[in-house]
Amino acid sequence: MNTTKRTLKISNTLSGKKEIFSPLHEGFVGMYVCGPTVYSHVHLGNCRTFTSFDIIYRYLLHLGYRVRYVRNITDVGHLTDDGEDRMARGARINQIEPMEVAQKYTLDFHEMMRTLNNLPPNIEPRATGHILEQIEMVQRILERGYAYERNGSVYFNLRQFSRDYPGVYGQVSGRIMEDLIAESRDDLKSQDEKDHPADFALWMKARPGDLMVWNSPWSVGFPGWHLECSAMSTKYLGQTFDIHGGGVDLKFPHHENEVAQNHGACGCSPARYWIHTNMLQLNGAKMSKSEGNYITPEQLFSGDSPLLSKAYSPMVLRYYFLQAHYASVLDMTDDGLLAAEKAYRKMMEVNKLLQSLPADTTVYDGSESAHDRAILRHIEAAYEGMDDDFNTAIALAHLNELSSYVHKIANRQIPLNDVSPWVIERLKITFRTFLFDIFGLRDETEVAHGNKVVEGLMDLILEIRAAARAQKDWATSDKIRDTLAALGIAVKDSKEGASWTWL
RNA sequence: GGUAUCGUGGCCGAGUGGUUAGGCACAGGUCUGCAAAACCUGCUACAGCGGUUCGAAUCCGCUCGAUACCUCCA
Repeated sequence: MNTTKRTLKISNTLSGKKEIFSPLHEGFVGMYVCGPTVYSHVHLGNCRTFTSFDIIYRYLLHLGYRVRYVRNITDVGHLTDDGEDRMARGARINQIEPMEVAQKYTLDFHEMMRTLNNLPPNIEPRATGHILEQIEMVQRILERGYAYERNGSVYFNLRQFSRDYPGVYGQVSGRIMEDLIAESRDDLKSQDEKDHPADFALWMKARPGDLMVWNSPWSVGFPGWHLECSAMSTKYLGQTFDIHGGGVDLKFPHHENEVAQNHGACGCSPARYWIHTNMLQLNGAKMSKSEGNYITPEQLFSGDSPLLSKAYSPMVLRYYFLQAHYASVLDMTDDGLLAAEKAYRKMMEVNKLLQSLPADTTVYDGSESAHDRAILRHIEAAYEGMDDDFNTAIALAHLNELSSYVHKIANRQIPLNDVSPWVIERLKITFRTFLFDIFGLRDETEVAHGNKVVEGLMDLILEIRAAARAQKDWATSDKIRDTLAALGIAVKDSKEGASWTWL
């Protein structure tokens, strides 16, 4: 379905306003999202960020745009508070090569993205694979006079840049340049080399013992963290492209510095729309390993945590994310997950019910009914929700409203001839499109069965139970039900017979 | 300490100058041998204190609280 006629609005961090989205080239979108630093297992917060951008990517695709989605892998240059490279630190602790660390956690990250049903980006460049591009960018920034060399390291000259491009530095994070200049911390690293504390490293000279080093015109060393995104976005999307995304915590200094580097190198702004996703909290507070307020995605999926009453599936997590707007802080609680699980399962069930409705009917009398109009209004409202800065919460609310119609049609509370066949068809397409294409959900209620032997046994058991019930042998019937419940299987009785699900 | 964002019913969360968000929970009902499930109906909030306005939960101010950032955590 091509619906590029729709008007999409995006909250642009650059302007602080919601703007009508208009791509640089009609029909095409270039989108860059800051990817993970692959030095440890994926954090639940990362899961939210990349799922948010996955939904943005999916909706752009749905609108008919040809999207080039670039998401990098940071495998060098991202230092810890102690100034050690994160890869090198992992390598030292585990006594392996830094690139083994990067490989291990890149695979781990990809696995998690698949688990969450996030589509892969079109290009996934690595920082270590683009050292040449980064060196060239440093050279361009030097040539244009916005960087200086000190003892083999190269630093960005913020004051010079701010004089030539007033108002650029600070636009993403909403910071005032004067404040930044005035701000100074006494525990800054290697600031003695820098002309000004706010200047940041483009290239860092290696110290003895550094493992990840490359040759450069200035020294044997490694690129600064911010540089990779500037170099790779330029390489794959051009000097100016449409959308740049990342978590809000990256606004400063990472994104701010990125903009400065691009400006410094080419004199132009890199992205036209900046999208920032918000944080995920746990029980009302920041997730913190040291405070014990922390769960990993694996713990969430296994239920192995004192903070959880049970295991939650990846799609329940995804549904949980969908219930909130990407730019809001989202609080995760066990009660909330429980609610999301029930809501998700009902949504999948109602979709199955909807898809099984008769495709056509001859009793339709040809007019547009009040029900038709109500249904169409909710469908349109769901789209309007997505058009309004990818508001999945709104879209979901209208799908829930539509669920009620599906049930009423299915149980004949609304006569079938009160709803036009084409409206039913439209409803079916809307559910499939939203749930699976746009929201990127998978129907886990199906694959929950899976095992053929278990399915065969269950069919047999339910058959025996049905026979007992036919003879009003409630003792046998209840014994089967209770025993299965103890084994984690719920039996559901309905007019059509009994069915079962894992608890 | 500085800067920014936010504070919505039992819980999670949209939204916003005047009109039902939605989900979960809860209550009642239908169904059922009982129960569960499913469905139907109900439930009406916007941190506190001032101010602007015909009208504010929505705008402004203050207070309290939360979160993020402040040289490299999505």
